[in-house]
Amino acid sequence: MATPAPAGRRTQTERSSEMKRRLVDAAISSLVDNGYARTSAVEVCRRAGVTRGALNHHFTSLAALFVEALEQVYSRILGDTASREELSLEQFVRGAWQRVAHADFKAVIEIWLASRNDPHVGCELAPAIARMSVLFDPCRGRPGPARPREERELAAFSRLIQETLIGLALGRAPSPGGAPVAHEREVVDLLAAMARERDER
Amino acid sequence: MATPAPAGRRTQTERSSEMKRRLVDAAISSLVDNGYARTSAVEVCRRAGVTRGALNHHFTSLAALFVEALEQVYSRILGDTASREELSLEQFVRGAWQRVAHADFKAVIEIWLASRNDPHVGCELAPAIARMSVLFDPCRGRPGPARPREERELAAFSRLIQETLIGLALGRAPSPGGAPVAHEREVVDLLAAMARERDER
DNA sequence: CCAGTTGCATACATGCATGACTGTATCTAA
DNA sequence: TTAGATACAGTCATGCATGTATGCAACTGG
Repeated sequence: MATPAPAGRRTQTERSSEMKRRLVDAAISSLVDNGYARTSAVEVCRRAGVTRGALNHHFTSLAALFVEALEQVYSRILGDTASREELSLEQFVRGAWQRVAHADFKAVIEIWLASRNDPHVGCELAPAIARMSVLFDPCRGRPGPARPREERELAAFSRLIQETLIGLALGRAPSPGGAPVAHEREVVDLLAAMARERDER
Repeated sequence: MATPAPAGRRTQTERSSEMKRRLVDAAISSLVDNGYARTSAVEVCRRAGVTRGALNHHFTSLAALFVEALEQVYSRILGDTASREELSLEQFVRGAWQRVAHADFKAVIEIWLASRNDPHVGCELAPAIARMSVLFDPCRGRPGPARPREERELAAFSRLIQETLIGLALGRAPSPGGAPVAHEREVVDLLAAMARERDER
């Protein structure tokens, strides 16, 4: 804690955190490129340029690494857009689409999908996956409507937005980084138009 | 071809077709119960009550079995609803939701998702997967609108319906056979209401 | 400077899925 | 009835992913 690492010599803490960072980054990129099924421990370590000993030392299992990878992805995605508050439903649609269209969002999708069928993995990852909902929360920084009837209708519409965007995200998952294609724009525009109608009421 | 199989003795064609049927059924049920990743050749054969020799004899690969399984699922799902023509957009929404909520639809989803990340499997299954779109074709038995502007808007709305239903289907995939839950009904009702608005225009 | 801890690489043992092959029972056609 | 084709069972060899154990190198506190 005293010596400031004289050129070539690094603190244990530095070595640890950088290795963890490399492993997390490798996990995310493999999830995005290869999907969950082809993201093995060896593949992650190959991308990180280390051996499985490193991963084994820092994480008790692949699932533990995925948990940190998810948190990292959340902060990356939210970091891009979370600063400005979304006041209207339309802005929420646009914002949520931006988050969903983010390249790294495929990592979330992959883990989510995989966890549904593997109860063991799903159990371990459930809390981290549940935090996915923060990407779809229409009430961030916005007070809810007063009357309960409107609230129910709003909830249904929010659900609809969420399901639609997830559908779009799946369609775009094969090429995560790509620019929005025509039909994606059309659907998002239509959804945004519907949101605007509700905003104006 | 002459002897009518005297009790206990079956023709080769009968043996073949029944074995194939058993394997296809086993594949579908494993896809629905276990998902793609845990649907191995041994698992399918275990469910079918045969050895891998049988599968190996009738299908060149697991992918070939999946192709037949997909066709079977399509006909099962369409068989339930294809008889009556959908004339309105609202009816299409209801019909498509019925198809998507079908328990066996999870088999389609699983294979579709798996094929996105595995180019090898995806290549082999691509034609069979592409036929999934017949479940989402709003124009079955219905002539398209005349004016191009409406047509584009209709296309976008159809896309939106499709993406939304896929999103819902994913959410329901963990328990494929279950009755529709509350939020599913709400979203579908909302979608149907939107469709009705367009129908009345 | 040096014990002791931490970080990481390497090697080994194991389990599971697959492809290919072989053997045997069942059916078909002449 | 019988030769040959078809249907299926069973075995072997292989590849890949994982968990565990061991050993060396880097860092730490005294």
